Amino acid sequence: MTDTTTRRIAKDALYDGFATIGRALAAGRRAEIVELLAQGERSVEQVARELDQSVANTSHHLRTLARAGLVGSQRSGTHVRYRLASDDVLELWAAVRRVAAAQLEGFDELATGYLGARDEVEVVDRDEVLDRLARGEVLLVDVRPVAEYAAGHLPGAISVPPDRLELLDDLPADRDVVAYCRGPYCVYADDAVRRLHRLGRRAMRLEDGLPEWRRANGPIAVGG
Amino acid sequence: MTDTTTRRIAKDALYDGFATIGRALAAGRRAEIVELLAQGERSVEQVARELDQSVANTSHHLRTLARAGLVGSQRSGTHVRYRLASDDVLELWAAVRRVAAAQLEGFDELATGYLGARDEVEVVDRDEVLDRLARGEVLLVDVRPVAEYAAGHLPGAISVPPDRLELLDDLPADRDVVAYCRGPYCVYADDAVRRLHRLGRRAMRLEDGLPEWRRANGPIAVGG
DNA sequence: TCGCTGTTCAAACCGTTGCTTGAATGTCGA
DNA sequence: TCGACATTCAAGCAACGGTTTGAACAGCGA
Repeated sequence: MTDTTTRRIAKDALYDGFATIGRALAAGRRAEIVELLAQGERSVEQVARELDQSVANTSHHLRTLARAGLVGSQRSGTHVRYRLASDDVLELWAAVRRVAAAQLEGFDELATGYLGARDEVEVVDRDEVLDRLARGEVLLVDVRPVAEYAAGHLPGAISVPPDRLELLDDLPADRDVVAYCRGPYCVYADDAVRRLHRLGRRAMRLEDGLPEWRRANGPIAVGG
Repeated sequence: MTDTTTRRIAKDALYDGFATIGRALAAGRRAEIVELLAQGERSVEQVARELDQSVANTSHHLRTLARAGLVGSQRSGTHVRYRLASDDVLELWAAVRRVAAAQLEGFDELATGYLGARDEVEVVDRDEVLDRLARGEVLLVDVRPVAEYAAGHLPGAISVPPDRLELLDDLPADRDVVAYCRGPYCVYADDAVRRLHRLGRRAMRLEDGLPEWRRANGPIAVGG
């Protein structure tokens, strides 16, 4: 065998290695898992419930992700807690989302199908929110399950869990509302903003979710 | 059908969309194509030759990448020139490499298999090279095919194509040598550094390749 | 128009993978 | 030690995807 063919084989093997990272993200259910674990660690059963998948299948997917090095796990008593392996994975996932949003044919239809028409939902970015918060112009609303709120939220944010959106109706009416949730493709904040609009209030969503906020070293408050 | 199931379906569809980006990178040959196109545009035939693949198969892969929005194409006479769709794709690819290098089990063996033992090859980063260049301490060597050198290279770099490494033997001996090529997983620079070592010279490789350098807004010279 | 070249298409083969089902493993509390 | 519960394993099916082969389809130059 010539030297160039052995190099060829080694090169193919190396790039097959890179490809296992791609393959790990090549299934929709696994993509959902990554997005979910970006929120914090979960047990297999928690993941399965949130994805509407069988526990066996979920475990299988988690193993695939673990083999590719994207997630790690840790036994804690009878449960096994899974989490993203590192912040690199978070950035990889953000890069995937960015490319999909910018380049993927038909992506807008998919996003609208899940999130609803988004042109009616005003978006504000990190800096603007910090700015207007400091001036006391806005009310921050965290639209995620209480457990996630407790694990960390934006300072001053009020918890309005997605299954209790009626709490929005009693919010003090003196300020505009900025809602945020898990990330740019999380429905909760959109639902909240639309409900507030129907009440005749001014409301918008934060561009980022909590993981992006944390990743950008935004201030975080913990607890109840 | 209940409202939550329609949402479930729409969510799955959205994440299947994200997954098509992952699927595009889920084959080793396509990963090689992305890395190659990061160097600049190529025709199908050029890509096929560099990958040692049939033209038909290469065309097939390029179509897959195009469907996912990662590459674009443009007819120019009898050729079709393919290129990466945007800088987002470059960053996505960089994120994949980073995760693989940091997290993927067995990656080091794969890398060593292709590139050889790397602990003997000293690495310098962008800032240090700029620094030492400014002080006239180093000789820069561009170890890529002449066409790529002509399309853009680091200012002051001498072209030493990978198939003419013997040119290294006549380099002025008054300075250390820094070699670079296509990227962190490109063999050319390593080959050059090893050859210089055998000549008893001090040599190292630049951490980045030209695409990363350009992406970081490093200075570029054209022609020559 | 014809032939040449670069590119794409279509079909077929075969290995891989996502999901389901049912059983096995492992850990904790009684 | 036993039973309950969370997780993993194994087998099987249907669908998908990478590669090969051979043919079809442009543009271009004569």
